[in-house]
Amino acid sequence: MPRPRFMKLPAEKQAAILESAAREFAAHGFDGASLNRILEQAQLSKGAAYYYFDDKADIFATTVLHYAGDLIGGLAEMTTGLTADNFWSTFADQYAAQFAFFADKPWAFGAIKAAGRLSLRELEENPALVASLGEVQQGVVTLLRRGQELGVVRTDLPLDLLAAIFIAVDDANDRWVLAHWDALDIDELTQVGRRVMAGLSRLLGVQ
Amino acid sequence: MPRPRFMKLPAEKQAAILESAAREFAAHGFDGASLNRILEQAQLSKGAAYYYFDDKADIFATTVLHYAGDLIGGLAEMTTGLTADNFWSTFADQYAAQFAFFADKPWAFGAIKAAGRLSLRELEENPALVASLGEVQQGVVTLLRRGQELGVVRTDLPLDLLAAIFIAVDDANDRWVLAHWDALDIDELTQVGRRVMAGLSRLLGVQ
DNA sequence: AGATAATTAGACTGCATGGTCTAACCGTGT
DNA sequence: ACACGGTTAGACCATGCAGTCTAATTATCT
Repeated sequence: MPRPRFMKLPAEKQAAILESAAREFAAHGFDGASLNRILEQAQLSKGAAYYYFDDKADIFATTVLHYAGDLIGGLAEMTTGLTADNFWSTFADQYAAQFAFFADKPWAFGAIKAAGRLSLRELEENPALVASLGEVQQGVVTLLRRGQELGVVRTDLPLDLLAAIFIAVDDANDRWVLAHWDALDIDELTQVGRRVMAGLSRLLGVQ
Repeated sequence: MPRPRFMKLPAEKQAAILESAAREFAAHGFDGASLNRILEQAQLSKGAAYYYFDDKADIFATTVLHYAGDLIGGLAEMTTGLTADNFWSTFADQYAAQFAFFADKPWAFGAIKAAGRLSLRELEENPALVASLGEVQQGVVTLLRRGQELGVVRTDLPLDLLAAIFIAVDDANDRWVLAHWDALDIDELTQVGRRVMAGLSRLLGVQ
């Protein structure tokens, strides 16, 4: 959690800091990211940075939570209205909505992904990150369990394995999308995303 | 490529160096791996290390190629006898064989995976890695292309994305199986692996 | 205006990194 | 005995890192 002072900064200053941080974390992950590069890019002195944040992990958590806020809200809202009929299509819709939401700031997307890619060692060394970011992976498990209750997600494989596979495919797709972000337009990317989601439903679904 | 001198070292010394390197690269990736830790673990002085290798990238490439050797051989051999009928079943068989091969040295497996996880920036900064590790990353692609020629792999998604998805699911499954190695017997694990492979064929195969 | 608190800049610390370099070591051939 | 090439150890270098500290600056209040 950043110091309350940070929240009282002018909005554009906050945005500049968080954007610089997101770009750096998206490009290099948490460990590989350079605090100095972030500060240089944001035109923020080191003294000021440590006046607003506890440490590097605090900057990371603040950045990720800032951009992930709307995403998490969408997932929670989605879970309530699920039925056996609309389960996979709602899934695909939500996925497409993500693309649209992050179309103009892929680096924000990359920063969120960097949080999911944190190694166990990094999490152990920074318990604050667990507290702030730990909810994401649990969300997929509850979602798939709901699918099992509705009878549309297979039950002949362990739930945690299904979740791991889902996250892995999602991650692979996202990486591919980010790598081709500039070369393809949003419609093509959305279509690819829908096809992958449809394929994923054949892997994770019953029959 | 390591200096020819390295190949003339006693086999157990070579093995010690490569195992230390593989453990470090598996745990931290290429960028995050510490050369000093590898040398400490392998009881190798820095002078000796740079007498045998050009640089860190050389150690990495040598390590990965060493352990990937049999894997690549198996893949290449497998590709020749493929038909439309036996494509996916051969796949599942090969998977089981691979897993048995690496069951006792997961860190070797992790090192190979680290090569597949190299970022574009890392590859740009170390052209030697591209030359050395290209075939490792290309193996799955050629396999899937063969499947497309046989008409059993879908062609409505880009080949590199299909390869990325395959590797991701394979990776997730490997992690899960390794994590439950002690709790479950070999038959259950094999059955899980076959079910995942079957699901994967529904994702990657023509509908 | 003057005192006090909030804020900033950036030099500095301690440490780790990949890579270089030199001096010594050792086995072998003469 | 000596020299020479292959081999080794580890001190050393420049660089970058996260994080600390102090002195100066700016805003706020009386």
